Amino acid sequence: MRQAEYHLVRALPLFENVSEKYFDELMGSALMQRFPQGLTLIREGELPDFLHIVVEGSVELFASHDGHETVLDILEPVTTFILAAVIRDEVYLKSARTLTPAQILMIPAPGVRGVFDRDAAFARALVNELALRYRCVVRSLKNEKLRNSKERLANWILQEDAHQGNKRQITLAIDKQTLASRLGMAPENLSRNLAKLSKYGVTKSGTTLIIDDIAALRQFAKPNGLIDQ
Amino acid sequence: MRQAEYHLVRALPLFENVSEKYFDELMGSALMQRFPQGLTLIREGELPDFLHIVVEGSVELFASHDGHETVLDILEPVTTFILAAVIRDEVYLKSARTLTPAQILMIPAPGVRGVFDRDAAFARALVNELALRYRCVVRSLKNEKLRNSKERLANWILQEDAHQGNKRQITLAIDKQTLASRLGMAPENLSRNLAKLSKYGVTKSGTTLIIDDIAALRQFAKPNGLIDQ
DNA sequence: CGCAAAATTGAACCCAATCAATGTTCGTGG
DNA sequence: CCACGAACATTGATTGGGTTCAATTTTGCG
Repeated sequence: MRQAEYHLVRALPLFENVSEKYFDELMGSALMQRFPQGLTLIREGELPDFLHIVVEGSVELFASHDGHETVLDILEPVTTFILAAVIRDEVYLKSARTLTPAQILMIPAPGVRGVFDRDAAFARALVNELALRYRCVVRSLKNEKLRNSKERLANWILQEDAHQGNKRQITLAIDKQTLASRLGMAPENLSRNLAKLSKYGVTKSGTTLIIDDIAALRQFAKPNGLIDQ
Repeated sequence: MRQAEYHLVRALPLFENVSEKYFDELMGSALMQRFPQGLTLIREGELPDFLHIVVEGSVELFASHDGHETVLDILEPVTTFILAAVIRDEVYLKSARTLTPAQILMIPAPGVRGVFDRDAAFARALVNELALRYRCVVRSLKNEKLRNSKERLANWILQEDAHQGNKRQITLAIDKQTLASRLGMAPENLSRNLAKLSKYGVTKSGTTLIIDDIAALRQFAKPNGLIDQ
């Protein structure tokens, strides 16, 4: 692992207060790897070998059942995933694949459990991390169950605009298929919903979205601090 | 708190390895309280005062937005809830109300965070508990997104039968409205779905359900270890 | 027995998925 | 630089699952 990446990982809340000794123990057996887009990293039902951390790119968590597949979460750097499975040494409940070319740090699962047993600071950091991840799932569950697809899109636009600096002009970094799955709708529905949002001053020109009347959009979207973040 | 309850709580995985000193510190300021059915215990958006533990009865976690309400989870003894909010000292993302008369142990939140900071055994137990709760949410999210309401009912029947001792005869302990919300459907839909399941050998007589052809029901339900318990 | 609450049944409607067809964009090779 | 093809995006039509509203039936309890 290069110096820059080492410091990036060291600065994560998860490792911030871990002693040098244990951190080096974890990193000593860790692998930093690059993966191409669309590669399945883990499969539900398998036992965890590594704790994964998205360092670059984005990763999609999904699950399948009876011929159907659903996206459960999309992760951006820097985020751990399948932490719960690693801690409990139980099978993955979700699969993961790269949405873009990605760089992933992989820490062997037995090492994580070992340091967790010996280093109290790491145990505390894990609690915080798990609590955070838990709350993220709850938020997306609420988003999914309490809003229809048009509302989810409207709120995503508001959030993305804030994220891109309130320029009222959003550049779509990902293709629409991916955006559709992130928002929990079919690509066809994303098109339709975007068209419908023109009623609230959202226009599209190529790969950018323009918000003409943010007040109207807000009024329709009804953003909620207990769902969005 | 009575002796019996003290031992019940002491035996929880969450407290198993906590030192006597810290356990007594937690319990010293804890309250064991009985609540009537239908009482709202906590409201989303408020800051956590207590860590709650369902000791008896059942509790429903739900959330509201824009005039709509959705059930996110139903808890049976013995389960902690809103642990993540307590740990992070952030507002509740869910509300909770009793579904039956219930007995709840309430441990002041600052105490939980205090012992968490000082007792490594408690920190480790918290990690396990959070990981477990996290996995439960993931399971119910998958159940919700990958199955339709008829399939959810069929699987619930299978699980409930196993839970009641494979007698192929299920006694409905809760009223159908509550069951409907637990299964994520309107009461009307529960009726309709039950009627449709007669095709697979499920008949109802008053407050009990009879499974005539469990093979057929299983074939329809497609139980899945990565969704169901 | 009679009432109120719960459960069932029916009808209309809404949201979203699917299938199908058309239009657009973009990269490649001629 | 243009032409072509493939992937992506849009639009239309259809279907199905599920909610809602309304009416009726059943249940349970005083």
